[in-house]
Amino acid sequence: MLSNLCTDLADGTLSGMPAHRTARERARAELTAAIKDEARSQLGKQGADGLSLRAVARELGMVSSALYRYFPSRDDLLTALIIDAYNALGDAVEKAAAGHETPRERWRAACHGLRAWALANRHEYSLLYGTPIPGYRAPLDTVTPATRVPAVFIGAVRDAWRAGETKPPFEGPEMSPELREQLRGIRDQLAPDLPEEILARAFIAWVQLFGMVGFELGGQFANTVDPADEFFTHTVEQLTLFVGLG
Amino acid sequence: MLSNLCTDLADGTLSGMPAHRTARERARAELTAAIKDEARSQLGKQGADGLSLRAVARELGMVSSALYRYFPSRDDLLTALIIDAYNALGDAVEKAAAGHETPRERWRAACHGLRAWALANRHEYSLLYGTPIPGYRAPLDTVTPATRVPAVFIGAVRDAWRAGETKPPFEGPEMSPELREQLRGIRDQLAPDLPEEILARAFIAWVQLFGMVGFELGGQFANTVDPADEFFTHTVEQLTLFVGLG
DNA sequence: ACAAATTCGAGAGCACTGCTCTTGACTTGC
DNA sequence: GCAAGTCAAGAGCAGTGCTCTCGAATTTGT
Repeated sequence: MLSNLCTDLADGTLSGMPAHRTARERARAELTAAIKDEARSQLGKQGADGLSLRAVARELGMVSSALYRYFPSRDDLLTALIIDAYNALGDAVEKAAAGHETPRERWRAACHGLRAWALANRHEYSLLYGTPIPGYRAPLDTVTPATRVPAVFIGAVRDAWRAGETKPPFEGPEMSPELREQLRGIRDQLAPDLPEEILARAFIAWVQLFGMVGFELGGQFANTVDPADEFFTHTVEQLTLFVGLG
Repeated sequence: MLSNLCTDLADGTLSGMPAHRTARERARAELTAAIKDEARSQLGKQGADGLSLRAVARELGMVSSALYRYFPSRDDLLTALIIDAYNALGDAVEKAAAGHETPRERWRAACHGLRAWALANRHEYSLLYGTPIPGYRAPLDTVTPATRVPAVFIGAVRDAWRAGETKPPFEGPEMSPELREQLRGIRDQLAPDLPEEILARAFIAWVQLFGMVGFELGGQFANTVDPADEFFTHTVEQLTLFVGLG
């Protein structure tokens, strides 16, 4: 029933208050966390649009209208869950990548870490990368935590490039000037010295990764390469080569 | 209001009845098509779970309960729409591929045709390849039309292989025996002479394609390679090389 | 310490959803 | 022409997100 020690900061003002000063604030923080926990639990069972405010309130023994004092709308609850999910996935991928010496190993580990987290938390993953919920518009608060995951992948490629270990196995097609321009815009922020060719390959690998996980979660591999463990591993190896980390 | 001349066969018995014999059957077929049209229209505006039987009935000037005489449940309506969408996408991809001489050109055209259809019918596309609707289980009627699209892609690769034009640009990693076994199962049905290595590459390209389209539809390219036309074209060229069609 | 201001839970209620059942009118086949 | 089958309509059930009001509890200002 009660857990989740690190989600207090998602509510109230963003000033770093020392602790819960009054009993009211303490109760509010606990209830906010309890609501999110219960919502996360329901999310894991039925998916995003199975999430019912009334059911959450019912399970918590309160009346549905009382819940609106903590989350102004269903979308706000979803936003809180999305931010938590981005951070949880970011933790998982960072943790999977950490401890590996070479960029290549970190890249590999990040791929497998992403898939493992997605399979273990499929509904939360769908919340992040699945079909967008109609009418829901992600607020800006989500973009920062959303950046953590790509940062791990692009970081591995960047480190490999700086170490002079990045050699794509074949020369790709020419890139249009427009595409080069787009890629330069990204590159200047994340890895200023990376060539556009490598960045484009990393981007393709990045998309491939999410295509794989999405297909597996959506059951599109049924009757083909399901279970997909072997195929996923093979694909990761191909991508590692393709990017030039092999 | 009224259109869609080729959807009559989705309702009633599957025997090929010569025409609409009685006035009743004629009216029923027309109303069934009108319901699907209106539902498709609502689907295009609000997405899958924005589809409301009551709203469809309201728009058609009938009462909601009357609609259940044509579709026993909301899921049955969705199933009909899914089958139509699979066929529409199959038509689009087949039409895009047709008329091109070489397998390579057909492959390319199929990729661009798929994306074009997805962008023009994004909610229908999400219905097919997006996050699965919770509680909805696709019946077996959907698997046959779902096969048409992959058939075009695998067919292009198969033809290229038979013509001796398939040369992957680099040697990939070893495949596990389990993966080989899975791939053999698919290969024997679709392209009995295709090597596992090529089939695996085609599968990867296939997944990549849906990853690309899914990312673009989900807005995941925002602030990076959006608009994604150039990046998509470049990715298709890379995939064409990767599979060995270059 | 007491009053004012704020916050909170509970309840009623609105408009909406998918779906079921019954009723009465209509069309079909014999 | 009449029984059988088919249909649209309506009422109703259980559920949803959300709004509003009303006392009670708590925090805050003096």
